[in-house]
Amino acid sequence: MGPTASGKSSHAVEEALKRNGEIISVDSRQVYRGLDIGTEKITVEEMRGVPHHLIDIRDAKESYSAGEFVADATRLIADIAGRGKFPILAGGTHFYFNALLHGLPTGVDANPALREELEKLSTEELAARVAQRDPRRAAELDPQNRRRLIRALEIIASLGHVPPRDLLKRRTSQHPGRSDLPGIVWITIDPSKEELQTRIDTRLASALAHGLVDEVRRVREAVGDTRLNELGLEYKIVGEFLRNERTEESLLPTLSAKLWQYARRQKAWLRKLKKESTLQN
RNA sequence: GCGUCGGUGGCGGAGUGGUCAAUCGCAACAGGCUGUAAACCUGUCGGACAUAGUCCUACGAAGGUUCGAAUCCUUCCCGACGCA
Repeated sequence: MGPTASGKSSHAVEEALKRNGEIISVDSRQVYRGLDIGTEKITVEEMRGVPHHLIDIRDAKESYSAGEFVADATRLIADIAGRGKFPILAGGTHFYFNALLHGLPTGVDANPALREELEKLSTEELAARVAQRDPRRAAELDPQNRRRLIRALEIIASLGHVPPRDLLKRRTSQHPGRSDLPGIVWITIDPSKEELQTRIDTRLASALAHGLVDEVRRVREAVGDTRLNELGLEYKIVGEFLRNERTEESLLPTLSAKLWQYARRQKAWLRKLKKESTLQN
C-alpha cells in the first residue's frame, strides 16, 4: 500500500513474479471500465503475465463499495490460495484495506430508495434523527457529514442501531481472510513529499499527453456530470474544463494540487494503519 | 497629455468612516469518517507570546481631515480601458 504515483503497481508485479502470486487490486476507481488514463490503470504489458483481479469489473455508471470489495477480496484470497498461488493485495484505497482488516459492521447493503428519501432532509434533521435513535453512534459522527449520517440511518433502519466497533471486530474475526492471519507480509511505499510531488507532476504531464481530456470527455458522455464529479480528481477537474468552468491552462496546476491533497490523505491513512495495527514496514 | 475605473492577506475577490486582522473561494497545513472513500466532512490559516486573550505590523506610497480611515481629501507610483 502507498499513496498515488508511488509505484505500487509495478512493485506488486515484481513481488508476484517472485512469489508466484496473483494481484488483487485495492482501488476504488480502477474497478470501472473506461477509467484508464485518469486512474493510471496498469496495462496488459505492464502486468507481465501476472493475473490481476478487481480491475474493470464495473461499468462507470454502476457503483462499487467497500462492502462489495470485502466480499470480493475475501473470496479471491481463498480462491487464489486454493490454487496454490500467493495472493497480493495492491492499491491506494486504504479504506478498503482497513475494511478488509477490521471488517465492516454488518450485511447492510446500500438502500437506494431510503437514501433518496433521506437525501431530502436537512443536515440538521439527519443529525437529530441519528442522535435520537442511536446516541452512541451520533457522538462519533460529524453532524455536518450528510453522507455518514445517511449511512448510519440506513444501518439503524435495518438493525436498530449501528454496532459498536469492538463488537464488530469480534464478529469479523470469525471470518476467513481477516487481519491477523499469520504469514501476511506488509509492504508500504511512502516516498518523501518532494519525490512524490515530482512523480505526480510527471504522471500528469504524461496523462495529458496521452489523451486524458478525451478520456474524460468519453466518460462524461457515458455517465453524465453528476457521476463524473463522484469519480473525483481528474474526472471532476477535467469535467469542469469540458463545461467551460475553468481554463485549459489551469488544468495542470489544479490537478497537481488536487493529487497532492489526495496523496496527503493517503499518507495520513498509512500513519493511522501503522499505528492501529501491527503493520510493520 | 487628458479622462474613467482600479491597486486589499500566497492567489482570486468582498468590504467603501467605527462592530476589520478584514465575508467568501482557491492554495497551504492538520485531522475525521463502520458499504459513494479519488467520495464525504471538520479545524487552522498576517506576526509574536499564545486556550480565552494581549500586543505588534497591515488594505500601492507619502501626507492630511477626523475622537476614529482599508473606507474621505491631496500628491505621487503602477495597471486596464477610452480620448488624443
